[in-house]
Amino acid sequence: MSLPLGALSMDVSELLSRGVAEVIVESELRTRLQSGTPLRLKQGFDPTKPDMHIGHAVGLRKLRAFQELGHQVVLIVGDWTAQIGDPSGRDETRTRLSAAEVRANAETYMEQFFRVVDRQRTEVRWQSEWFGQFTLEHALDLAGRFTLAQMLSHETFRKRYETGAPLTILELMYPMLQAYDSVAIKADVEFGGTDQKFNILAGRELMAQLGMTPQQVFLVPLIPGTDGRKMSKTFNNTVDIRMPPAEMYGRIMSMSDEVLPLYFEVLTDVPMVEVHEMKMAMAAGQVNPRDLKMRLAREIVAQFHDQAAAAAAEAAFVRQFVERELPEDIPNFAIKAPAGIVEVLVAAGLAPSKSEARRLIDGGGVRVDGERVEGYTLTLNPGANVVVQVGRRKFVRVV
RNA sequence: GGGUCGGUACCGAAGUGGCCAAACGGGGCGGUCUGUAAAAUCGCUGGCUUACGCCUUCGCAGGUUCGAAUCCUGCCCGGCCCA
Repeated sequence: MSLPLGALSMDVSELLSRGVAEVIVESELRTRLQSGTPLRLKQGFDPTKPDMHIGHAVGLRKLRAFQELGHQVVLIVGDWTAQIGDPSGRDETRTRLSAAEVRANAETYMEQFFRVVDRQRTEVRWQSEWFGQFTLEHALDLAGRFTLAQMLSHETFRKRYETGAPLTILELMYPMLQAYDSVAIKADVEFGGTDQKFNILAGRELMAQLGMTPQQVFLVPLIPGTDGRKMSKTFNNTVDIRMPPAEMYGRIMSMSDEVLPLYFEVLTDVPMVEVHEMKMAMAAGQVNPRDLKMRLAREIVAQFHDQAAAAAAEAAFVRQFVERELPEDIPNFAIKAPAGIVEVLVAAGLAPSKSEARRLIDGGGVRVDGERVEGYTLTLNPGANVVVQVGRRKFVRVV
């Protein structure tokens, strides 16, 4: 019994196109996939900032898909490159980390990584296995294989150089080390976000120089955050893999309508035909984007938690934001003596300072049992059992 | 090593002796609206004070002055040019 050829090639097509930014060289990778030999898929990470968001999951889902076709993931812990910090897309030099921090971060990272990727089909390698043995001679040899012009063809480096921002030689070493990793583990394909193109290509370059078959480059798109800008911790527009279900659900609901179809494409298995239908329906105003967003939120929460958690998160969302009722879990805040509303807001963590608390009251953002608070004179008594609310999302029950 | 330019609040960026808690933009937060924690729109955005007001902040440390983010000296950090 043989597989229908049509179905198989469809699979590969989708594998190489859906949620993919660029494959270099696509025809070669296609051939190697069809050869039936298991490929070594390199994915590196620097244990610097271990919090992963769903943007990272786009690539992890791809790794998983390859694994399901029988390929082997090689996860590289960049314990050396972490000391430099990836300069890609960076305007400034990063601060360096201690060995202990690196170890702890690596743990945290892997805990998240293996929520998507199959641990059984993953080989974990630390850079120190090879860089720990490196001598100055090796380092000089490596440095001698790349030119300054090559490095400055990288937009990040060039921009920093041209605008006069600081740029250290150490940072120029980063792509070289990453390239050498590919040599060390004999990578067939290296995965990364589009911001990794330069670094991964450096690996191709180096492998070719050393007479090896150059690795294929598999780039996944960097997805926009909930506000449409680049997803990044600094913009606070991420949906983190470790977020509890309700928060994850809420963050997805808060995203801009325009990014919906893309999220469906890269983060769910909803058939592409359906995704296109959604796009059309939205453009034609035939569907409330909110409903699509709810479906997306359910799909994603279920992926990182489970169906039940997703359903519960949805129910809580509907209750709080659609029906505008109080959320179910309102933390209690006990006071021992009568206290003014301003003090309570600060003590309960609803406002960072008394000045801010007063501003919130002035702006009409503070409610006690649903009644808007006017002025700063309101006093709450112990055992009052009232709900103090700031904005639509922060609640505390004062007891 | 020499010359020169620069370091301002969460970020970017004005301000170059008093009118500066410091323009403007972004972000954040809040209000309104809304079928969404979308969009739109309005407001707020150092701390303490019911309030008058007071206190701390413009790389760091001193100094000049009635008064300094603004002037002077030293130091630290970065860019560029020259070597």
